[in-house]
Amino acid sequence: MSKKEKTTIHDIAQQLGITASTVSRALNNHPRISAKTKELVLKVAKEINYKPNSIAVALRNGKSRLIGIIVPTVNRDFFSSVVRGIEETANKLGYKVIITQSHDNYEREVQTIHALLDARVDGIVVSLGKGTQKLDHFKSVIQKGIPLVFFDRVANNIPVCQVVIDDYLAAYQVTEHLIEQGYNRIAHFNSPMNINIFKERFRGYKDALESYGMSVDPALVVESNLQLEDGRQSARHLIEKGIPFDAIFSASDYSIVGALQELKKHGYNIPGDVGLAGFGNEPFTAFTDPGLTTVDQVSIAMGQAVAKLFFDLLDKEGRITETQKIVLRAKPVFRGSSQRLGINTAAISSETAN
Amino acid sequence: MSKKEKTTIHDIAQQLGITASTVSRALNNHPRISAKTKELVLKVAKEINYKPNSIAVALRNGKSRLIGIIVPTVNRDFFSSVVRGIEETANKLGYKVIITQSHDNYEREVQTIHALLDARVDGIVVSLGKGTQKLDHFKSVIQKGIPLVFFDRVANNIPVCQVVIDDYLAAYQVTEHLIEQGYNRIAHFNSPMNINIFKERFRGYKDALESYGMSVDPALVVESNLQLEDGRQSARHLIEKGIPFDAIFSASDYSIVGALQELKKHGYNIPGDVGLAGFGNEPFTAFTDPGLTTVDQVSIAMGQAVAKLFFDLLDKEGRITETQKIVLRAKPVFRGSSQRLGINTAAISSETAN
DNA sequence: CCATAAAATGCAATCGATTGCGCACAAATC
DNA sequence: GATTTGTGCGCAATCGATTGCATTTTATGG
Repeated sequence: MSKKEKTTIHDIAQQLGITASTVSRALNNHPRISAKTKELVLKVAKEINYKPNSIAVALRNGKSRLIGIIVPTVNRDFFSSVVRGIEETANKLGYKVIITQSHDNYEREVQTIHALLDARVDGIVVSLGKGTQKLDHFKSVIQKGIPLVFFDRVANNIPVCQVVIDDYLAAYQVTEHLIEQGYNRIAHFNSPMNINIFKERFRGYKDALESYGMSVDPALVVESNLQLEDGRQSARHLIEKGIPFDAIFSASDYSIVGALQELKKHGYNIPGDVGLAGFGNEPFTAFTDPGLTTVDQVSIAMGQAVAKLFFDLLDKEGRITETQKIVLRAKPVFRGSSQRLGINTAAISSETAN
Repeated sequence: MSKKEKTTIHDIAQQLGITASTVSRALNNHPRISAKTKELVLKVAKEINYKPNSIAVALRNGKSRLIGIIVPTVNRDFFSSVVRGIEETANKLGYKVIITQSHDNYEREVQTIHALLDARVDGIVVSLGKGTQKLDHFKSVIQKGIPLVFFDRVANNIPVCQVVIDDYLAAYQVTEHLIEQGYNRIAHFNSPMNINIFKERFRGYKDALESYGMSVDPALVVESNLQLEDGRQSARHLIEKGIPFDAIFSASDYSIVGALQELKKHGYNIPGDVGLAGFGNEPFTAFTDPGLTTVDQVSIAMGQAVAKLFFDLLDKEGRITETQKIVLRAKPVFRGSSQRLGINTAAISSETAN
């Protein structure tokens, strides 16, 4: 089968008895082509269903209109939502989005960068893998003058544009909210990873406490990988060690839901005995009982911001002299797990269905 | 700066005083090139950090090593998981994955198909949008001999390879499970949409009932768009109309969680008074209270199956004479919402964290 | 009616890699 | 020593579109 009915500008040219050059110019609305010819070309093009070969255009122009995205994994609500935002914007501008996953693996991240470079993408958008310390692979991207944007998990020791949320502020607000609800032994679940977002969330927690005359009790700061099971364990740890606490602010929704399960199992009343707050506004946080207070990372807006910043860079064609940093305001979402006073009622629901 | 340090085979050729043809052949391990020359070429290639320009290769060979995916939306766990599976397999084989979203919009789906065709992808993977009835846009893909694979939301009136789960069997099993738990007024939430998956799920429900000597009571079949709010409304509908029911099997997790919330609000005991089961194994179903019985759509396996099938097709180079249909076994996940007898304990937990 | 500017189009190179064909030289065969 | 077979590599076309630089055609003016 496969009727190679590839129609090219030469087909159009032949049918009109003109040259491919003229056809090309006509299609690109070149001023030096007569209106009559343009009309004819357009007409024939439509007739034979001509579609420009983007590969040929890419080769000739040195621009593929492809943009590469690297995320740790695509099947995580936050990342896929950002990807969604980027894709929608890119799509409008005639760009295609190639997605790849690093799986939080440094080697794979490096490989992927090169694979994208080989594919001649016009630019790259990245959220760093957890294991990434060295950044040489990005330096080579920058040297080549290829637009590069980091989001969420970024590195600061490299001059690159980035989009993040205000993790500090959000953490501060949530902690403050817990304090206002009368909790005063607020534990914090965090990651030992040397990643900006976790450091900022801790800082927000710390500053909020101090603003209210409290201070961080090291015994209340529990480090783990912040997965679901880690949350269970961390909660158990606090209980078993007999460390008094009446609230937990976790840097991740996964570990806070683990804690919720564990605490309920031990007969704690949420939010009566213990208030809980997570981070991320993962869809499931709306459906636990009680609903989990958390922070919405405005993922789709982030995707749009990333795309906007990215295309701004693209316009500058490598003449990048400054590195922009866009900080989006994250939205605290207060749900039942932290509200024992009945104040501050705000609701956010998540949708979409099968 | 953008130092146009594009190294090409010509650079290698020049440095060795040979031709680009020879370099090309050497790099491709052509038998007619001497071992010595190959060595030299490889050496110089490494030295000047030569990377083949995949755009040029694509133009010359007529193969882009790009594969296009169209899903309704990428930020849905099921779809992003399938994408994940596809990307991983594609990546191993040196293919890149372009993702696009139809947003369940027919026009957009058509546009996207053309956009992908314009981008010269080597093949396309699709899960149909809800609004799609006409399939002409796919026929043109098939005519061009471009590999096409449908997954999950498929159409049967077109000869195309597809990967689906056994919706019928899974629905049958879940319904049977509810019956075994002693429920005998089992409602069904479904979609009026003319989509294969919903028809199959209904059929499984119906046949299970009949196998146990019951029959479908039209009053218990509630149609809606199956979103969260629809689930609430449907539950309210049953309650307010005074239609007796003691279980609900929903074709979507979103509407069953809505029903769960509504029922709890009305004081029903789950699973004591009413048993609940959904479909999809969305991450949140593990975290509701009680956990929701549902069906795991084995999304990552589906992605891998899609990729495998896809690359099989690719090998056949358009000489596609048969259309394969791969049916994966979905996995019922029995959780608290449907287990009042304490039997049949199976657990599945979901992971990943920020 | 011719010169000349202006408008419209053609020629040919280019982007980077691949490949059929052919040429030169070496080894093998008779 | 002449012919055949083979080896190693170069030439040039090709993929499809773009573009600087002619060249042709048309319009304008004298």
